[in-house]
Amino acid sequence: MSTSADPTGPSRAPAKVKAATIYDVAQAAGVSHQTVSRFLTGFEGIRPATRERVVQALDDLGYRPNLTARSLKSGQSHRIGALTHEISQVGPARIVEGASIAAREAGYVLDIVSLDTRNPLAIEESLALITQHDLAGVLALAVTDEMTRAFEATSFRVPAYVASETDGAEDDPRGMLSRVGIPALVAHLAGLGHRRLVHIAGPTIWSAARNRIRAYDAAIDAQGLVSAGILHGDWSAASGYRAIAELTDLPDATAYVVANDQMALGAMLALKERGLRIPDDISIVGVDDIPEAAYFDPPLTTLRNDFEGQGRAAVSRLLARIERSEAVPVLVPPPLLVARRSSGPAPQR
Amino acid sequence: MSTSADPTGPSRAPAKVKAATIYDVAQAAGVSHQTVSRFLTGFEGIRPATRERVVQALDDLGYRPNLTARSLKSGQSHRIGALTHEISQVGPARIVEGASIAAREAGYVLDIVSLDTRNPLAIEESLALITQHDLAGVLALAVTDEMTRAFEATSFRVPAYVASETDGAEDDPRGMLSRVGIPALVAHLAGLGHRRLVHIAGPTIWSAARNRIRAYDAAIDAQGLVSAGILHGDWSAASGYRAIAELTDLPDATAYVVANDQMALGAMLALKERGLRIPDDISIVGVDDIPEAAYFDPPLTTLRNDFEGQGRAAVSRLLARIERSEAVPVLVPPPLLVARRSSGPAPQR
DNA sequence: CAACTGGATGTTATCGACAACATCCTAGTT
DNA sequence: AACTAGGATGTTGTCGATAACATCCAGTTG
Repeated sequence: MSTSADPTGPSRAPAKVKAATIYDVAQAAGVSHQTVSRFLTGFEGIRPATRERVVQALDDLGYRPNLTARSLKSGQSHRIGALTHEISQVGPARIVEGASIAAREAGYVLDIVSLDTRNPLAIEESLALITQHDLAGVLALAVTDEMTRAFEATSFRVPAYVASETDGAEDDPRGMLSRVGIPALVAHLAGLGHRRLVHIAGPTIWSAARNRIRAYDAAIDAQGLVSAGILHGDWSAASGYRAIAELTDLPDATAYVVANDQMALGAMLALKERGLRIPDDISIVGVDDIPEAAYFDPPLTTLRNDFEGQGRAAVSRLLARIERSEAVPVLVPPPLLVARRSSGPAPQR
Repeated sequence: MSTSADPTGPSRAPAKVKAATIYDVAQAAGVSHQTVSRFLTGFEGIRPATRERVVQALDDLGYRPNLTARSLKSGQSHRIGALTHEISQVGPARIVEGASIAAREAGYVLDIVSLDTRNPLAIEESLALITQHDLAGVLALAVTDEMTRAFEATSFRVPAYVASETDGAEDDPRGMLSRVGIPALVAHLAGLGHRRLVHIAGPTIWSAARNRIRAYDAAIDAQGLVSAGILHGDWSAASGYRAIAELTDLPDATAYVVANDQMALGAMLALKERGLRIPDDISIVGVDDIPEAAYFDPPLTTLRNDFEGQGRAAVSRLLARIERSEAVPVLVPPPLLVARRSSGPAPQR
């Protein structure tokens, strides 16, 4: 879908009435502003009669607290800075969406800054901008080397949290890789009789891409298979297409493990254009299970990643730090293998 | 790509040093805080010697203005609230990205709130949350009926701007429809000899979907063609698939005009599963030109929408209102027809 | 040389909320 | 009836910045 800006469209002139403050409310209720403030902060010891008048005045004036003033005094804004790359990609976008919803549920608003990977200068500027908005915390949602570097170079005076795919790495190295989910894909292919695989990886400045490469290598070893090589793309369908189309000879392999669904789509088209049938001649599997993957031709075997859950989890962990609560961290379910028609038994030679 | 939250990953403990204020700077420079403030706001009449000391102190202390305090006093935050739906969809996501970049270039930050279409209550809550953050302005980036209603029911005390696809509607009804771009698609199909078309529409609570339906109808009339019906989807590939798969008999048409690329993907799979060849037996065209569309099988003929440009345009218009500048509004180029292999000559009967 | 002018700088008030402290009132005690 | 404890409420200060007003001083003028 799309929408475009409407030059003459509906809009609202800024109403000149300025918002009611606690002083206005206090005057209307015939009490001091502090009584109003007390009511708002949930103080118990207010006489019912007084309380009633305050409630009434609050309602009459349509009072809305001014969060700017509140955060100036209390030093805590209810805003979280979220840094991400390429929000137009499905993965990051859905992580952001999950984070946004989780933040809102907790009474926070997300300041989203989508950084351009190709423009390191913009990253610096954005961080400078963000550090001024005294935020409650900062979240890095899509992790590239640039992002990591920028994060390390910046001194946030607030809790910062980097959401990365190296889930559980510190606790258990095996845990980390298994969480990436690639092993399940490799095992699936091994079960179908495939012995020689190829990996099409994402750009290695992304930690997610590096993790997937490591997971692929480890899974190949674990299953006693052979890797016929690693090709490189940039997450886009175009790069997946090129990775295959530009090869003079296809690698000697019967299955492709592609680091995301978009590249898998491009790779499938290139393979089909070379006259190969999927999955009869060659199997291909992706990662992410974007909503379109089930409607590729053939429908793509892939890993379902719970992006919204990842976003929620990142926020919940940041909030735990901000509010120093000991809340049980939200868990992200491990990726789920979704077998579709793009993977089939290895061809008999 | 994807990333997931890292429970033990890199993070930064909040440094306990609190930020330097203009008072700290003033003391360090041996001047009054007001002199510092004057320097910061670009006041000319400061003696070079004094200025030098201020600059030095500013630098030594690593001063960063506290925007919360600034906006409390000045009443103008540099934040813009952006309301959107389904940011995980490519269109909205890229509009948001464009808006976000444009906002940042102007020194603003976007507070993005992604509303759930299915939960009107959440819309109210989000608007309440947003109205408290005294924003410089509010932007509605994806327009559904719920959004419009909520906007009308809420009293923003700031400029609000609704970005919609009814581009130029008020100026020129023909302009509005042509901007939607559908006429170019219909003309393209007519040029290939198609006479009977079907439209697969998006959910009619979206103004974009309604506009596209109207544009389709108008274009059919203008070209003297016949519409064999309008099917309905929800923008997803799954709904495009179902729209075709659930029909007992296909409509008597040689071409499908689908309101977005994702539904077109699903529809193509369903058509192929019915044994139809694209484009030999049936032509299909989409809208949006998502990056994957060129790698569908066959590659999809579609309309290229400049989403980032739309986002930028929306921000620039809102900023013009906020700052009451007479800046020339950014123009969004009209959608461009991208002909690929999914559309071909109408079959001879 | 005193009065004046205007540029440079300092002092105080303000935004809206919350917090600390001060004060008032009521009910219970002797 | 005077006294007190403690709950209810009011007053003042604070957060960091900007605005309005006040003051200081050097150089000009008559």
